[in-house]
Amino acid sequence: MSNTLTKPTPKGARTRDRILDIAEASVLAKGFAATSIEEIIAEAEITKSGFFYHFRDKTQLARALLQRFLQADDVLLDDLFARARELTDDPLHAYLVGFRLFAEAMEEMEDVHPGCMVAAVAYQARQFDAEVRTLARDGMVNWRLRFREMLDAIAVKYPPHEEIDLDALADQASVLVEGGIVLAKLFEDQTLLAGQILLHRTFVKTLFSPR
Amino acid sequence: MSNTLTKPTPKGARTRDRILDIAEASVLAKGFAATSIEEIIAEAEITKSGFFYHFRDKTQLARALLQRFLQADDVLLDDLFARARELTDDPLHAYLVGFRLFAEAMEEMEDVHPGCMVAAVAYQARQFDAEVRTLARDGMVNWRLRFREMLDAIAVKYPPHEEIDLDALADQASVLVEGGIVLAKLFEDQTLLAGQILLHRTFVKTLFSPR
DNA sequence: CGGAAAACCACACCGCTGGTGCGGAAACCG
DNA sequence: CGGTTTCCGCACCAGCGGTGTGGTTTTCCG
Repeated sequence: MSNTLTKPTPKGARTRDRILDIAEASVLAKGFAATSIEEIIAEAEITKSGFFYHFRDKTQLARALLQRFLQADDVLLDDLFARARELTDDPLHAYLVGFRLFAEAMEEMEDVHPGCMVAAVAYQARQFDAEVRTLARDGMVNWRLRFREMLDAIAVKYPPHEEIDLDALADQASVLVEGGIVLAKLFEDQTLLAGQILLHRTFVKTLFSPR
Repeated sequence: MSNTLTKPTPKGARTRDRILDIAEASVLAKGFAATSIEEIIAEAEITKSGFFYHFRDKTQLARALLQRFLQADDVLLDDLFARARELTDDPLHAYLVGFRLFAEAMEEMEDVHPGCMVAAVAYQARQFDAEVRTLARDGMVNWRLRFREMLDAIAVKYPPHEEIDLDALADQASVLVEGGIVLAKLFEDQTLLAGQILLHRTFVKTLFSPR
């Protein structure tokens, strides 16, 4: 993952990323408060002053962590569903393909999913300021809108067999991911998250697919 | 909630419960590490010595918190599904009624759901010892078994219309609750969790209900 | 190549927190 | 009434998170 040969990134950004990598892993494993700066700088092999050069205080670290996480997730989903739409023009089919790709991506991760930063914020909300909490909320709103748009397009073409709240259904995707990660972490089960995603896929399929 | 008139419980157990109440709320809002003993005793209006009389150290507090939480959840679910089974002998119908009761119970909570202790452990796992982590895992295993048994009984009577992994479907209940709580906390939306539970209910209904 | 800016180090400092220890003193209960 | 339970008061400590100041090296760019 590290670019040892090519180094187009300025040096500062690289150590900054290293700090964020280490901090992210620690926050998702122990929580934000238990993530000590002392520990981060030890692992990153820098000094405390070096850390505070990149982040004014721990609050700024949290903000950067969340922003980076949200952006990476957006890129991932954009990519997956763009690939799905290349394969088909049908909204339902694209949705199903997209979630299959999503499940595969989750299953092919090297380790069990380390966790979602947004959930970490949700469960330690009072440790963060309003801006971080807003960022987390907006991130989830984006997910809802993303899936809601797809479902709207589907519902127009294929009327659902059951009366259904499309907002709730759109949220189900987020919910499954968040909850799936929780259980995957508890069980240390790599495949659980993918299974849950495929279950949502099956649900949408049976709901909209003509009989 | 407090029993001011009737006090069948010995005094010690009452303050112990008060400590646990305060600690639980704090852990679910700020995380375990950020929950300081100093803060707990201030809110409980006791001294540090009083706290350490009830709990040898912070680890024991975590253990007690989790045990109490798991037990309360078990009692709740036992009650809901016992009531459901009183109403009908049909396994599918009982399942659907049980989840409707569950959704109603979640919607009728005074505040938005404060959070699940198990998820808090999952997202701060490295802060806890092996015993606490095992407790959390076993709690989720119980949920899986509980729902799996019901689904088995349903599948025998009503063959599902789609090929489905019953373990994954059983886990979907836990996943929806955990993920639903995360989103409910983020959105401060009281109804979201109930909506997700009803969605699972609809899914099971369409899967098994004869056409 | 030179100088400015970026990136980082050394060190000193403070307050808070988890935790220990001991000597009590109420409150409860048989 | 006497013993147990349930706390309080207080003193103390080691460790860590977090901040600030000032200096040094490294990198970058014209």
